[in-house]
Amino acid sequence: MASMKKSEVLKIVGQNIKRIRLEKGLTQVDLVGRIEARIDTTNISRIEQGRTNATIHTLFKISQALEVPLSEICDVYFSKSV
Amino acid sequence: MASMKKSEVLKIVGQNIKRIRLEKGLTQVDLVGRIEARIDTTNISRIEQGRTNATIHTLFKISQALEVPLSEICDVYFSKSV
DNA sequence: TTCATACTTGCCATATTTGACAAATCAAGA
DNA sequence: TCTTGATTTGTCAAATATGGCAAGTATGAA
Repeated sequence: MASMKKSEVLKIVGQNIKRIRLEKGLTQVDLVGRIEARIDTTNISRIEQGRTNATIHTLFKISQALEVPLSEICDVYFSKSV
Repeated sequence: MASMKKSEVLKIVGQNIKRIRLEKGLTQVDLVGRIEARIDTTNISRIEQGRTNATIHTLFKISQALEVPLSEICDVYFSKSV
């Protein structure tokens, strides 16, 4: 399989975040409120939509706010490239 | 528990990458050779050392080269903050 | 319609990642 | 020692993530 496009990966990660956030009944504002270091809903929105190629540290902060392992957010379909 | 410091997260992710790469018997040069889109050993080195806060797409490319799920690279110790 | 809440989008400034190359360092052999 | 391969480090330019704020959009309730 051809390697997944960048936009696809970002989209899946964003969907993961949004899904978990909604499962927990949180708004974007709630979420950023749980994060010690500042994060703006602007960024959450862009990340959830897959418009931004977030850094691992940002995703980690989000995972902490959602109280899930970082790896859960990073659960992207995988196939051996070649 | 206080939230994990940024540098710690990056270090753990970097160690994960390095460990998996070595388990597969690959050099950094081998690794970048497996990636379609260019990546330099410069970046691999800095990411493995936790000196760089890599983006999720870069980590995804690395995960593909290592033939492991992205989530395995992102396996960072988790604890409920607060 | 009006209002409130939630989310998205546009823009800006700053910081940092990334790709690239060269040079330096390190380790293991011959 | 010398050489080779592997990794690290420095520097640079270009691209982009981030934080911040304001304005726009969407939805639903009153």
